[in-house]
Amino acid sequence: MEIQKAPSKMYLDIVHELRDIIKNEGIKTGGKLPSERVLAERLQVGRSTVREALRSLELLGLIETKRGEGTFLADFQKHQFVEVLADFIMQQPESVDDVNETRRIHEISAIKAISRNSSLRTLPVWESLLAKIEHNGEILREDLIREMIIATENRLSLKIWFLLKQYSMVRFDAMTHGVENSLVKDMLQAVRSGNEIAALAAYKKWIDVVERERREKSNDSRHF
Amino acid sequence: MEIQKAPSKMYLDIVHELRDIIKNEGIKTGGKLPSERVLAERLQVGRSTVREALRSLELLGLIETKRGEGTFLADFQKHQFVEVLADFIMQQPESVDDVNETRRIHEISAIKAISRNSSLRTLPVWESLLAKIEHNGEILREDLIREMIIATENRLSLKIWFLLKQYSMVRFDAMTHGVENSLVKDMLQAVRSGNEIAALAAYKKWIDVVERERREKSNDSRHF
DNA sequence: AAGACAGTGGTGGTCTGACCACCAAAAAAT
DNA sequence: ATTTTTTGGTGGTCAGACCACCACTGTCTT
Repeated sequence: MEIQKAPSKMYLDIVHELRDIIKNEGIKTGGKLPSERVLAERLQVGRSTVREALRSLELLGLIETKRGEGTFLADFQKHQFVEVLADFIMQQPESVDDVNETRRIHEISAIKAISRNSSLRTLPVWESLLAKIEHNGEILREDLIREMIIATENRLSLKIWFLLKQYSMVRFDAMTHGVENSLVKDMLQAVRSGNEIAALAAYKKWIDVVERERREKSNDSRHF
Repeated sequence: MEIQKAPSKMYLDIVHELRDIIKNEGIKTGGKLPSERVLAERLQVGRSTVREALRSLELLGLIETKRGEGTFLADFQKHQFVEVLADFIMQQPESVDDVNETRRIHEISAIKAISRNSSLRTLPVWESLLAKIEHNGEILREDLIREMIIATENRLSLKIWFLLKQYSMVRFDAMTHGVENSLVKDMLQAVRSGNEIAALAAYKKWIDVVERERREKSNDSRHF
């Protein structure tokens, strides 16, 4: 028997002990953690307590569990916690504008970063994107933006942007349409030549077009 | 009996259902959630499953539990997860740069938004901040930035920034120090007069100072 | 009547043991 | 050698029990 007392948040202690275990055993990213039953035995607590700690860490994106296999140290770059936060934060409908605005913050930042950095703006990916426009005639808005944020190599920013984008898509299923070639080309060219001002101007025009379309669409079929 | 199947991450579904409950019942900050046993009955799952979801949300700082009383919607302050994250991420130092970079994206965006908007840059709060600098002689970096992001009225950006800020604070406990008056004043004045370029320049100088201090600090006491 | 006290019901915290679904590797059958 | 079956281990879930704690209530003392 011997039910453990709970002076304060036992599962939090487990979290810390897990950190120590990971550290001492030298478990690397993708490595396997001891099983829940082993941990319970080793830390002298019930399996459910161990699980509460593990689930918390999983929601934070620090570990990954696979049924039938085990628990693994996750690639920290996943930042899964952002999703849950977003879920809770976005309960208020008035925050839709905030979502779009925040998404643009990240988009603009990427455009600026690339325009200013000569090694970024000469990346071959821009050439191939331009070529694709010439061939197919159109390109998806988010594909282009995504490539840009990827180029900045800020994976957290990319993650946040991706989530905000998804949320926008659910709210109003626009955004997946193609865009005017001229605007895209203007922007890409400006970015490539390091003309930050022109790139941002083209971006703003682009946004305006999207916004106008969205408004018209929501007028056509207003569900509210 | 009738043990539930687990197509995928049952406790994650609970997290979502909890969000709906909070939404539909109109539970406000500090409000009380249904008890674990009631939730289990209502959602037709075991109590332990409910608890796994609750513990996850607690680590994220979204709810607060008091033994003998109940579970409450937290007033977003605790955010215990930040320390846990920092603890774990020490081993993957490259993601720290992403966090700092992303935080700056939001800070710069706020500075620009305020500089460009005449009704924002003439807010009385800037006057009182300047006055406070004259009196006390110093001001906390994050207080100023926070006021700026608040002024933009983008609550999502504020939320994200707040989280990233805490994250940085745990990682290297600098950042809470006061800053040079001249730089702060330069920036505030530039913002007030709508001089975006100057404001950003002052901001950049500021960042450089902080960065240099941080580097020196980590050189003084290198634990590695 | 006012305050101190013990009881009571509800809540979170934990443990146990059981069963299910799943997976990978070993063992058996072909 | 290849395919199939078995088996052991793993996470996922459940039910019921007990503990520690807290707010409330009704009683008892003064």
